[in-house]
This record gives sequence, C-alpha cells and structure tokens, in this order.
Amino acid sequence: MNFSGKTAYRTHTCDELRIDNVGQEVTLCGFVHRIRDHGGLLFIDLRDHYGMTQCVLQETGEAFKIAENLKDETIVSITGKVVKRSEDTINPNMPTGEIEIYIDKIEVLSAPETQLPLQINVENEFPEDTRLTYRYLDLRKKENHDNIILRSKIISHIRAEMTNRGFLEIQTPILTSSSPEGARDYLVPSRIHHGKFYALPQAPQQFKQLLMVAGFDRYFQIAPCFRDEDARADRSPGEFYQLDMEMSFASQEDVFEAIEPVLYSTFTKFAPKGYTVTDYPFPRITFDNAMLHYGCDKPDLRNPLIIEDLTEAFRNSGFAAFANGIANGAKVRSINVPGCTKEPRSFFDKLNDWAKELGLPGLGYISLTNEGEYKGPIVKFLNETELAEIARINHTVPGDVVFFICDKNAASLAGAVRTKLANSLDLIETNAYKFCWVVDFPMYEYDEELKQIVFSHNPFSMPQGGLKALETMNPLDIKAYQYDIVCNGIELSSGAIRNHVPEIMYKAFEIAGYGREVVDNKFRAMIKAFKYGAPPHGGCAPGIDRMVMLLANTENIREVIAFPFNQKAEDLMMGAPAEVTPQQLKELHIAILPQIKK
RNA sequence: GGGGGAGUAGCUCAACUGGUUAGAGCGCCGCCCUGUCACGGCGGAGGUUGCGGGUUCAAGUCCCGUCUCUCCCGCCA
Repeated sequence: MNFSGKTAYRTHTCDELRIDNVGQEVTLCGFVHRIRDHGGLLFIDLRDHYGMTQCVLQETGEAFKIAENLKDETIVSITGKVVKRSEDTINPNMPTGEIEIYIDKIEVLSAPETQLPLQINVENEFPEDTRLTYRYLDLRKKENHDNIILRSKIISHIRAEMTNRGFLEIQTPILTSSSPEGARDYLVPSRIHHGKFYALPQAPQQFKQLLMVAGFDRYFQIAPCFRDEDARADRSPGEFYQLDMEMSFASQEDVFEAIEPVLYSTFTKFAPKGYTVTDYPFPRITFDNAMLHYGCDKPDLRNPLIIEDLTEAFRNSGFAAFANGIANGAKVRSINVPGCTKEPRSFFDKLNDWAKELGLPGLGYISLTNEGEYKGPIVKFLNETELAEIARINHTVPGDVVFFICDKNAASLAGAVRTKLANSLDLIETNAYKFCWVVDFPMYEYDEELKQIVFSHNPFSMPQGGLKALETMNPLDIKAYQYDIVCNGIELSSGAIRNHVPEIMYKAFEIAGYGREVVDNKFRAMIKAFKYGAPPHGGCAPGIDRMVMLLANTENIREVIAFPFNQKAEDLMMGAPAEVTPQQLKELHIAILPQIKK
C-alpha cells in the first residue's frame, strides 16, 4: 500500500499498525468481526478491507457499556492507544499480532437492526441463493473479498501489459445491432424507432475488425459480452468479460507471440504459491491431434494419459467385436496407463460399470504383467503379432494396462475415459497451469440435422489456402486460421486470422448456404468496409472471468464476479429481470403476450 | 428442452430396516468469567421436516404430483 489510510474518520487502516506505532493515539474504523467478552475484560477484532486489529477494553467507563452490547458486524470507530503485546499474548497468525489497541472511545457508526442472514466470521458454506441475495454481506467474507481483489489486480496487470505492448484500449458500443450468427442476443427495444431493437454485443467482433480497417494497428479492451445462453459452472449466464484484442498485418504466429507473454506474466504473477506455468511458446496442437490424442478440442495437459488409434491394428483382427465394429465404421482407441496392473480387480469392475453407463458395451483392457505376460478378458482373441503391435503403438512396458474403446464416437468417448482414468488414479498434476494452443480447426462441418455444411466456428475466419482452397477442396477438408487457447482443459479463448477479402468472404458464405445478399445485408458494415480495403488482421479474446477463476482456484465462475447472476440469469439481489410499468411498455411500443404452455 | 443430485432450526449437518417429545455445533437471548484470538462455563428461545395429496395403527423416512436450488447434456459462430 503506497497511500495513506488516513481519512476524516480514521488515522489508520486495520492492517496498518505495527510495533513502530506503539504509543500513538489512533482511530480505526471497521466492522466488529468478533467479540471475546471475559467479563471484566473484552477483546474486539476490528476488521476492514485491509485487515484486522485486536482492540482491548477493561471494565471502566462509557466505552465498556457500549462494547458489551456490540453485535457482530456493527460498524464502529475505535479510538485508543497502540500498545505492544506481552510476549505470551502475541498472535503470530495476524500481521498486526504484535500490537493491540487499548480502547478509550467507541462510536457506533451503523448497527445491524436484525440478525444477519449469513455469518461473516465462520467458514461455513452458505446456500448460493442466500449468498447472492445478500451478496454485499457475502463479499465481506475474506475468501470472497479476496477473489474480487484478485480480479481487480489481474485486470490492472493485463491493462498495463497490453498498453506496454502498444495495444490501445478503445471502447466499443454496448447498444448495437443484432448479429445473425452465434448465441441468442439480448435485445433492447427502441423508443424512438417503432418496432426496432438494439442488441447487446455478444462480443465486439465486428467493431474490433472495423478498428483495424480504421488503421488502429493494435486494439484491446476489457470488454463486456452478452449472450442469452444457459449457464455452466465455468460459464456465467448473461454477461462476462473478455480481454478482446486484435492486430493488423499479423499472422497466426504474430498473434500468439503477442498474447503469450501477457498470459504467462499474468499467470506467473498471480498463481498461488508453488504453481508452475507453461513457459512460452506454448505447445501447438492441431485440432485433429487434440481429438485423437486427448479426445476433445480443449485438452487438459495436466493429465499425462495419451489416446492412440488402433483402428488399423484391429481391422482384420480375430477379435470379432472390434473387427465387425470397424467394418461398420467404428474406430478403436486405446489408452495406456502406466503401472496400472497393481490395481485390484474391483478397480477394473467399477470402470467397466461406469463405461456401461456412458453407453459403451464395457471397457476392454489388456494388462502386461511384470513377468511380461499379456492378461485380461480379451487377450484370448488376439494373436502374438496383434499384441505386439498394440504394445508398440502404446509404448506399453511391463506393469502397464491398455484400455480399449471401440465405437463410432470413439474419439470423444476415449476422451471421457482418459479423464475418468486420470481422476480415479489421481494422475492429474496439481499446482500447474498448463497452456496449449489448439490450431487448424476445420472451417466447416456437416450438420446432421440440417443436412448441410455449416461453419464449424467463426464465419469470419480466413480459410487456409484462401480462395483457391474454397474453390478446389472438399469443404470438410479445409482448415481455418482459427485457434483456441486452452489452460488446464478450460477454453480461455478462441481467435482467428480474419477473412478480410470480400471475394473470399462471399465464397465462404456461399459454401455454408448463404447468398451474396445475405452477407451484404447481415454484415453490412464489415463487408462494405472491406471493399474500401482492409489490412490483414487477426486476434483473440481470452475470458477474464475464466482466468481469474483458474488463478483463484475456484470451481465456480460466480466466485470471481462481484454481483453475478444465478444459473437462471436472475440477479437475486436487485430483483432483475423484473416487470416494468405499462407506461414504459407503451413508450417502447411493446405488448406482453400471455405465456404459452405446451 | 432433457438427465443426475439435493431440500430437516437463521446457517452447517444428524435422525439404522417407517416407531417415544425431530437432535448437535455455530448464530441469537439471559447470566457468570481480567489475556483471549474459532475464548470458556451455565441456562433459554427457535421446526407446518419446501409445498400438496396418498399408503399405514404410525411418515422427516414409502408412493404420486408440484416448487426451488445445484451440476451435466442440448445450446454457447
């Protein structure tokens, strides 16, 4: 702290007084954290934003009468003398534990009228709806208070880092137009324009690209984003914040080089003690390899297990279950678990039951015993050559167990098995932040329901190979300059080198079934702007809430947001959303239809 | 929209296969206590067991419905 805590109300904060202050007459303000009343002697732990100081009072005079009747969380000002504690009463757990205040005067500034709905001075978990309804009390608790402080510090640090690297923070509109792709929009009715709506931005995507067209070379913003989609533990409903950034004349590698040091410095600076952070350059994993070896597009690299493909090894196998599956389009994936032969039979049985719940017929496996013998339920169906091939591909050594997944959806099922195995065997490395880039996402995918080719991610991404690729390749084989940054299995950000060439844009949309007029209409500003010329550009947008969540080591994203929505996108404290007056609706030309039940 | 888990005092939790007056800790109220720091001791108040219905001699416990919370899937370009 390099400012004085002194205000009109106090001389110091509750974390400020040390042995050097002994003898001074001081005034502290704060919340009564806890009182220990010994009859003729009582102690008050006085807490403020900064810390805690013990105040002591003996049974004399006016102050004692006030003190005896103080309730927890009463807001008081305490005046007294700083005194050195005797050796036997020093509290080494408190930064201020070598001193205490001998109280001369207590003034109650504000007292609770009724019992608080949650206690501040205990470690109990309180129900989330209570916590959110009384968030201003909940945030008094140190752990919760600290999360918000951490968030603030992280954002300051990121701002400084980005600014130092030549990025300019520019605000983009909150009231904008609805975008046709992506998540559901939050709409805001227009009073002036009958029947028309603004939308809150799902991301400042088009604005940041237009800033590049405007010649701003490097842009960033701690940007609020609004999406009307359902919540998850790591996904806040309604609104969230991104470190939105974009740069001109940049390749994919240029974007990586720009953002990696920012993430690295943020994570090393704010990581809990003893945590390691992946040094940059972060590993680059192609989308195809991520799906193959980790079974998902956001691999958790703290999990050491690797998935291998055994489809070819089993194609002509005597093991009919797999060979027939392969003939019908299934794939076979395997996971080698080092040292797993030492697990008891029950371990394998439990896994098998779990696999059945997942929809697999079971979880086949082969053990390679320490004596070099193959064992397990399916060994008898396999010959020496096949067993050797399985061991070769999986780098199996004596003591290891290889698990098999055979299914049309083997890739993601293997991913689930990989996670399950690592969790059951406690293989996930703790105290680590493991980053990677997932690159070369496919430009398109086939939508089984719509029976057509759709954009698999961002329609504004530049296809690898440009116009030529769009004109000559099978669309499903085209990769995009589209990438995700992943940390510990959490997608922090997606990003892309953008498609800045109108001709390529029209073609890209045509493949996904959109005509020229749709592009001209829906992306009016952007396509028009590009026709006046646009520098090649790209960027990404790591989620701030998720970064703080990782660094605060919490499972739930609401813990790092000062006033979060609940899972149903309600603000229980403010009572939002809420009905509005008929007058307001009238002004907005809005009538509410009766709710239709199906 | 679908699936899993949960709902007992202000809060955290208990109550075996249905069986006495639904218990404990924290908090709250009262009294005692001069070195505590999660102080300690004695006493007290506080419950429509989410809500509604059913089975039973008897329901916190079993059944049906409903509401709420939470996690996951869908969704999140």
